[in-house]
Amino acid sequence: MASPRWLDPEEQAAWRAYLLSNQLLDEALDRQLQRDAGMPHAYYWILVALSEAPERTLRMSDLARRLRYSQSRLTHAVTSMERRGWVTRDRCPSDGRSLLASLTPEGMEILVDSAPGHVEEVRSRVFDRLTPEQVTQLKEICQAVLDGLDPL
Amino acid sequence: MASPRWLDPEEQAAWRAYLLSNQLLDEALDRQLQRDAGMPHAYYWILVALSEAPERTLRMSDLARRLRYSQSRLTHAVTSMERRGWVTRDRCPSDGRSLLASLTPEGMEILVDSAPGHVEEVRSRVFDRLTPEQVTQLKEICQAVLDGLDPL
DNA sequence: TCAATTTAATTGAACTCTCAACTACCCGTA
DNA sequence: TACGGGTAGTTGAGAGTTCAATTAAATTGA
Repeated sequence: MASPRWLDPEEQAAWRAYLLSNQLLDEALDRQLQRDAGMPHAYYWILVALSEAPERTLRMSDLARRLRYSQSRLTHAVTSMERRGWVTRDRCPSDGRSLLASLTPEGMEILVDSAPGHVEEVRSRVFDRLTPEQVTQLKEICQAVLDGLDPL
Repeated sequence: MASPRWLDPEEQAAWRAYLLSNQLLDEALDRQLQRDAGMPHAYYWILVALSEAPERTLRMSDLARRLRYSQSRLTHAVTSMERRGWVTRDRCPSDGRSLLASLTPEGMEILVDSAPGHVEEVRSRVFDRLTPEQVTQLKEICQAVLDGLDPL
């Protein structure tokens, strides 16, 4: 077994800063959404994805693919969102295996109501603290990581 | 209520790339550690923090502060790690409220065994895909975010 | 045609984390 | 001494996620 390629000091510093800022940022975002809209961050993006789809409707598996959520995770989440009246699930006419998840007016309303506060949180926590150059750098860094991580 | 300061297209792109790369990266790291060492990512950092402390021992509350974990989260995690024999908890002689968490030889061994594989995962997923300039940019971006997020 | 495979989705158990409630101990002060 | 406030830590319930197993429908190919 080859000797491990340890991180050099600069990489260490970057990695620890990354892990810590992520942890705190995720917690902050989750807390804000939980407090103001009673939902976890993952549900917010399900609402966003459905709101952007034609007819505000997507097959469960397409929704899972877009958000890169496991089917199981999505099923559990949508089950909970359906109980709240934000989403409905109906059999797909053209494929008996599929279910079509649709955003209800109530779900759309929740999204419209919560989006401004959530965006403000993201802005104040992240983008207000970065220069335009840093925003572009961040995008490029994340895309570079994604290239090795996201097989479509 | 003022009109929301929405994200511009470049910020949107950066934000979606960030969220996606994070999600996939976290999942990849958790899966790797779960598969190879049977522990979640959070436990790995508890082992690291203890291994770096004098006597490989820290008060629970100091450990929580360092890792920025809630006390409850830490208690639950350490309870599980204690059951596995990786950590012990003993009353602090100088303060009857405190508990001292110590890394056992078994815990140290798990860390030593799992670190190379984990670092290799981090390297291949992240640092192998970034230029040295990007590593520095990432560090600075995360520190800027941390400045607004991390009291202390 | 029909068995085998693949795809869509759900289910339930196990696990981690959050949040609120609680116990226990320390310390300052009257 | 004893009260009160603050600190350290645990507990248990509830919620979300993962993983493996399961059901059901579509597709493939001999």
